[in-house]
Parts: sequence; structure tokens; C-alpha cells
Amino acid sequence: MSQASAYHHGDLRAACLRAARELLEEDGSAGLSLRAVARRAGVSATAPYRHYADRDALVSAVAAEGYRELAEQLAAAHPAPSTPDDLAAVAVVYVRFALEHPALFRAMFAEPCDPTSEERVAATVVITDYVRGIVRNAFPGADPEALATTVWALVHGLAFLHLDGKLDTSTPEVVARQVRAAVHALFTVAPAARAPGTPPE
Amino acid sequence: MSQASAYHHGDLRAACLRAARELLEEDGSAGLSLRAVARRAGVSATAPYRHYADRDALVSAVAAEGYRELAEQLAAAHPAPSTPDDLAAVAVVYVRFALEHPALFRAMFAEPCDPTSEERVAATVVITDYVRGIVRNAFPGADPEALATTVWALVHGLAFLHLDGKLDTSTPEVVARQVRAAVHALFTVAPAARAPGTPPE
DNA sequence: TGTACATCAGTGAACGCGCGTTCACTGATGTAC
DNA sequence: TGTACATCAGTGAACGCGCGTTCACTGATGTAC
Repeated sequence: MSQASAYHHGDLRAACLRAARELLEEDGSAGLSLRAVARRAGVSATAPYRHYADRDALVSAVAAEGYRELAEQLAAAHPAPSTPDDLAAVAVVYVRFALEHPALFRAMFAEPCDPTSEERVAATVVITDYVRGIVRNAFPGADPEALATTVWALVHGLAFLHLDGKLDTSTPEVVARQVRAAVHALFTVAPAARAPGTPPE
Repeated sequence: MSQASAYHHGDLRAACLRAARELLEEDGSAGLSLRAVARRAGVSATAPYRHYADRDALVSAVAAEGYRELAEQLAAAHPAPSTPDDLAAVAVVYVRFALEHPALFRAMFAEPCDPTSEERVAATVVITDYVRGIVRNAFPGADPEALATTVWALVHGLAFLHLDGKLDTSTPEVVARQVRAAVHALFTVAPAARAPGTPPE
């Protein structure tokens, strides 16, 4: 910020990121345009090109920031969840994040966008590692890889179904209850085809 | 088709739907524009307005068609799945559908679009009923509502994580194996906090 | 069976829009001497 | 400490684009008599 002036912005790179976030928060269905970001940052339409190669680069940067925030919030919810209740609490945070930042969440996941962006990939890894860690901690016996996928998919699916209006989202409490119920159902499944207590094959 | 002529198309409504589907299949990241659909149908840019109120109406019609197709394919995979294997097979079909028709699948779910479209809602209900039916059939004891949500979310999450490149999609076999593993994991969960064989609370 | 006319389903020009990106430019800053 | 100059980070005009939608229109069809 030290070298800020009427002409030179000082830290336009960060300002673009901030502007982009604001736009995403304001218009949940936004398509995030570079020009809109520049406008919001109070700068000419072409200025961002000094800091981002193109539109995709900006979107990827925003998405990466989103991953980092999500990872933080999950970790804050519970450092090392081990019981079904713990896991349900983390799931609630995940889904709440999606509902509170719908456009960001879509940018992070649903955007059909360059998947090779280093920053994006690195940020995704943080999430997967976190989930794997939880699973390893909570289910020492299970195959952590497979179960981590299951858990992530379940929670991710809950997030999207809520986000896309396929499940009731009238209040945060309703959502939380639904998520908790779904996660708990994961632990109380007793299929007709398998007698309770049969050890996993 | 009987009244087809150089001027009158005959069944432009259906032709638009077909054109839209083709465009979605060709460009997985498409944003489905009305003009492109008209172009593809070989008709002026404004002709579709005789059959669809606006762009959203067309997108909703396409999405509804997608729901119907998905429901058909699921039912075809297994009319009344009851074992974990059955359920896994249905899940594989769901995820495969998403990967084979990515743009359509996004239009069906990820499009931040008018959720009040009657056609859309009606088509969604078909899916939820199907899942509920499966669950009721496969797990007579469980709360069908909660467990249906769990199952749908799990499968839906698997679909999106594959679609968005967060899981390995190199071959259909790899995907199928991953999906089967995840579904089976659902049935072999033995949390540290609950001794195996303890009846569900 | 023939004609007048309403209705239906198209056309094509035009509107205003916002977009991503390029280009030559210029004002501000920092550095070497 | 002062000056020349390279470099950096902006500007603003311009490009070509495709979009959704409106409008007045016209060609084809179907119906009433």
C-alpha cells in the first residue's frame, strides 16, 4: 500500500481478488467478468492484465482462495474429528460454506475451467488431505482412500443438492439438521443383504 | 412433420430441443445460447420465440428432458435394487450419465436458473421418488427420507467430483470401480465410536 | 369446389449490451552515475 | 544531492464478437361460407 497514488494503485493484484470476491458475494449467479472486476477495483478495464494473464487466471486465483478459506473453516470446526457427531459437524460447515458463498463455491467446483492451474490443484490437495486425515483418524481399520472419497462425495453432494434447490434450504437450522441426519445415516445403514455384525469383506 | 415446408418448419419446438442437445453434447462447456440453437435448427434467430418464451424456458425444457432420460437409464439399470451390489450398479449408471453428458448434467443441476419451472420440478420429483423407492426396498427398517437423501447426495457428489476433475476419470472402468468402492464403503463403515454389531440407535 | 379472410409460424433488420483482448501511449517510480 | 534513463503499472480508444430481445413484416395454412 505504501506506493499508492492516484495513478499507481499499489496492490492491484490483491484488489482484483477482493473485487472479484465482492462481486461473487453480491450476485450469486454471476459469471465474473474481468471488466466488472476492473470497474469495481476503480481501475481501467485493461489494468488487470498487468497482474493476470487472462480471465481464467483471475478465476483460478479466486477459486484457490476459496479452497484455502474452506479448508480453514473445516479445520476450525474440528481439528481431528473422530465420532459421527464430529464428522457431522464438519459436514455442516462444508455445506454452510457452499450456501453462504454460492457463486464462489461454483467457481471453485462447477466452473468448467482449466483444471491444470497449479494454484487450483495445490488448493484442492489441501481439502483431500484434510478429509483423508479425518477418515484415517476416525476409522483406523478402513481403507482411507475409498472411505475418504465416500465421505467427501457425500458432503459435496449434500452441498450441491442444497445449492441447486433440490433440498429444503429455508433456514440454516433445517439444512444443518438434514446434513447431520444424512451423515448419521451413513453409520446406521443395515442393508437387508448383510446381517448386522458381519465383518467387512 | 406432415406440414413441413421450406417456410414452415413443422415441429420447430422439438427441433430446438434436439439442436440444444446436440450443442450441449458437442461443447461440454457450452452456455447454450438461443441464437446458436436457432442457427443449428436452420432457422432465423427469432423463430424459437414462437415456441419458448425466452432462453430460460428452453434451458428448462432441455433440463427436464435430461431428468427424464436419467430416470429411464437408472430404472433400466435395475428396476428394484436391494443389495449393495445392485445399488452400486445404479450409482455407476448415474455417474456415467453425468460424464457422458457433462453439459446437459450441468444444465440440469448446476445452472443457477429459475427453480420454479414446473417442468423442471416435476422432472426432479421423478428422480427423488425413484431413489426413495430403492431405499425403501433395500432398507425396510431405515427412515427412507433421510437415507434417500444420503444415497442421492453420495451418488450426486461422486458425479460432480468426477465431472470437475477432482477424481480420476481416465477410463470408464476406473470410474466405475471408484463408484462401486465408494458405495460399498457406505455399507462397511465401522466407526471407532461404535462397536461393530451395535444395533442402530 | 372456390374464394375471403383470420391465424399461425416464420423472416430479417435493428436495438443496445457487455465482453475479452490488443495496442500505442503516458505518468510515476527507482536506480546508476 | 541531482540528473538521465530504464522500467513498471497504469490509461483509453478501438477491435470484433455474440448475445437476448423487439418489431413490423410476410408467406403458408386452415376454416367458414
